[in-house]
Amino acid sequence: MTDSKEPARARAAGAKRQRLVEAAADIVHRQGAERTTIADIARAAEVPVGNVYYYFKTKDELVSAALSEHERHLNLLIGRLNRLPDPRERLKGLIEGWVGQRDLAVRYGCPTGTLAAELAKRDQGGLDIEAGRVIRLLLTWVEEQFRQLDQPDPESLALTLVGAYQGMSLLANALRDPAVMEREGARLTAWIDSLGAA
Amino acid sequence: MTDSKEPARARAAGAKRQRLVEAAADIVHRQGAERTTIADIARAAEVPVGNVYYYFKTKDELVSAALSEHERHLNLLIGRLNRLPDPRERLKGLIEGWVGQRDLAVRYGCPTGTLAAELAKRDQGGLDIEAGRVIRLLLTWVEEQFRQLDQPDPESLALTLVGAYQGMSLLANALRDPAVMEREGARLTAWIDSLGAA
Amino acid sequence: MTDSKEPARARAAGAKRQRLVEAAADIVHRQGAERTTIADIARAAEVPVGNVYYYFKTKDELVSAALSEHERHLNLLIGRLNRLPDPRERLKGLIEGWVGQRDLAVRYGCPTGTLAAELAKRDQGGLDIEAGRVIRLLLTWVEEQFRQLDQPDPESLALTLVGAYQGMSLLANALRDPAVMEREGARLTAWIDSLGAA
Amino acid sequence: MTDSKEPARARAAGAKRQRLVEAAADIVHRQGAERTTIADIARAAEVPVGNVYYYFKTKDELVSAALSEHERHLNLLIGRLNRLPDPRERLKGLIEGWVGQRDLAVRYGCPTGTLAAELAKRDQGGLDIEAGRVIRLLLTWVEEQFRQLDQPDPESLALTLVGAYQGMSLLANALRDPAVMEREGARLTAWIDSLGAA
DNA sequence: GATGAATGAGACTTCATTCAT
DNA sequence: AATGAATGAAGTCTCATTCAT
Repeated sequence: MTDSKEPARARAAGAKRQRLVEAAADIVHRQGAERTTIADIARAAEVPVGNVYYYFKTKDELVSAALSEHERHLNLLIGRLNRLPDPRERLKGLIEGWVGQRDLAVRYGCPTGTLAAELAKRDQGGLDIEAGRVIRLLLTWVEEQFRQLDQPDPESLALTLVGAYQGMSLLANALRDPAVMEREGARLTAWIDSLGAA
Repeated sequence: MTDSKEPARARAAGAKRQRLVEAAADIVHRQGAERTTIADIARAAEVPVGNVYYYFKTKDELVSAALSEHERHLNLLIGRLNRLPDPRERLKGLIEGWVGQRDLAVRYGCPTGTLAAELAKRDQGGLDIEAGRVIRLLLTWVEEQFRQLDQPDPESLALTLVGAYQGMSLLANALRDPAVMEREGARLTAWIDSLGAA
Repeated sequence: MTDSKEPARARAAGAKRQRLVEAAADIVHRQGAERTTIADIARAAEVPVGNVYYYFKTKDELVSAALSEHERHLNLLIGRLNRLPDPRERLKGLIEGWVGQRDLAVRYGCPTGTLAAELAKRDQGGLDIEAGRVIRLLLTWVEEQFRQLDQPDPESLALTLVGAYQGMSLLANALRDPAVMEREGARLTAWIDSLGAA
Repeated sequence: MTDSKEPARARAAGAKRQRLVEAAADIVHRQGAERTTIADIARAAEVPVGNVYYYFKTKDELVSAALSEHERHLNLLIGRLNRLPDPRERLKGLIEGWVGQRDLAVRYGCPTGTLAAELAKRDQGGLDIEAGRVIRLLLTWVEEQFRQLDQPDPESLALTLVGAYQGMSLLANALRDPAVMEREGARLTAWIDSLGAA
């Protein structure tokens, strides 16, 4: 909903910036940061190339913004899951979400995971650390759910669950096979269900 | 061991080619395919840039050769593991090998996994399929071990084990934390040990 | 002192214009005209970039204004020196001023001289001629002092004195050595003192 | 003279590099380093733009090479002057050379002096220091001549002579007047002649 | 076969200037 | 008058690939 109090310009500007961020998040996911050119992103956002630099001083800043966009999505997802009353349901909801995105994973892998892997191969810039931070955000939330389920060593369990997600995304992507997501998703769901049964 | 029957020329040429392949495998692992230049590889292999094209018509062919080099390493590893008499020991040896490489994983991730993820973001060239093939090779071997252990659904178990490896490598890499490899490695070993106990 | 008769708008506008001119003179001296961007000047003057063009149609006009600002400073200096009763003292005061500015000269050279040298390398625009005019202003005044000292060929003497100033500024700047200014300044002072001894 | 023992390629390559250096020295003198583009130099040297980077990794390296080219010219000049038997004649020969170049000075100033002034306005890169070194080379040689003339404080005299040259070049350039070079040149020659007459 | 050099397309980035409000 | 945003032409630099010897 556009607030008519702010000038049309500011609205357009904010919208344009957001368009750029969304285009960056999407295209970087699909092509990788290295293969993505500023022109690719500008074209998708329908912004003249030169104008991109009004919003982002360097390509790396755009990649960083794309990362933040993924972080924002993750926070939205966590927010939705937090409305579920039971931590077990929350974890199962998370897994369900992963499986629901299987077609995207098959084609391009996990947005954050593949970007983290790509950025880790750089020596400079610190973008790799930003990527690590986003992944840690997920780990921390998952750990908290295991803790609420009174599980021992919730940190390790979080590592296992998130690791399984990254692994299944990578395999589904490498093998071009959505069934990987379904089978592993089902296994993880059953695992969560089995917890604390003893 | 050099076979004195082939002319010195060919021997030297073969050695040069092999140097290039090894350099490519190593540098592509560390920098990613996109960030690696032909000049990087040529320099590391101590081969003049122009000469690279005598052995590889395109950069993609070099990347493909790097992938084959990883495949060769994998086959060597499998060959060593196959000497172990027990499939359970073979799987545990595989996991042990993963954990033993944790420092490399922390810095650059799994050579094949990260390369597969990078190549999957391309539309053309078919290199992504080659990467999938290498990963499938590992999956197939692991599956065979589970089958020899009389486990039900060995294919899914292979997916779980290899997926866990890819996931823990990615997390260790993204978090820059070798402990991830150790904890997950220990868990996987315990899991393998627990199999068939019933 | 602000004249309350002109509307606040105009006063503010005039102040803004003056801020721009001063910032331009300063930054162009320190960075050179070519390396100085409109944004640099706008930022230093605390004026929005877009607004600069309300006062100056082109960047060259701003450079021209910077040149005029140096001319204004020169005229102020000449005005102060003219209050001295003796032409010999006036010339010595001029030299003293040069030496007093030695730290600035060491870092950035003579504001007018370096700008003249930079502008002379352009083919179009005529800014080089404006720079020549400012330098000629100084030459003319110095010539007049020599004339009042009854020196033969005052024009040549002016050339020698001002040339010595430009030369010592350039050398001090290139060698990053303020002592150059001191030694040459002392020599020039002694020279002026020696004049007309005959 | 081309040595037929080196391969034609190497000869051509060396020649091309030298063409680039000469073009850079010339164009940078005429346009200034900032206004000179790699394309300008490439065009003048008849070299494709991309190829320039085979010889010089950055534009700054080309500017540095231009500076070295001026240094080489200076060394050649010094070499010629050193064949003169008398230090007084050597200094007068130097001045004569300056005046002989007056048309170039009028249009573009002293190659080394204007470049030094331009480079001193940078904060990074160290090119300013290289420029200072070239100027110091001249100063040192001039100082040595004064020393051989048994003059007191030869260092200051060198500063005075070289400073006068830089000053007269700048004024001739700014005023677009070759007469400046002639008059100051004549004065300096007379000064050298008068030395030690006492 | 071998190799230093050449080529050209294209990437990122800067910036004077203009525009819309 | 004022101003954040827009524009597009350049400029520097990289690099896969090809060429000439």
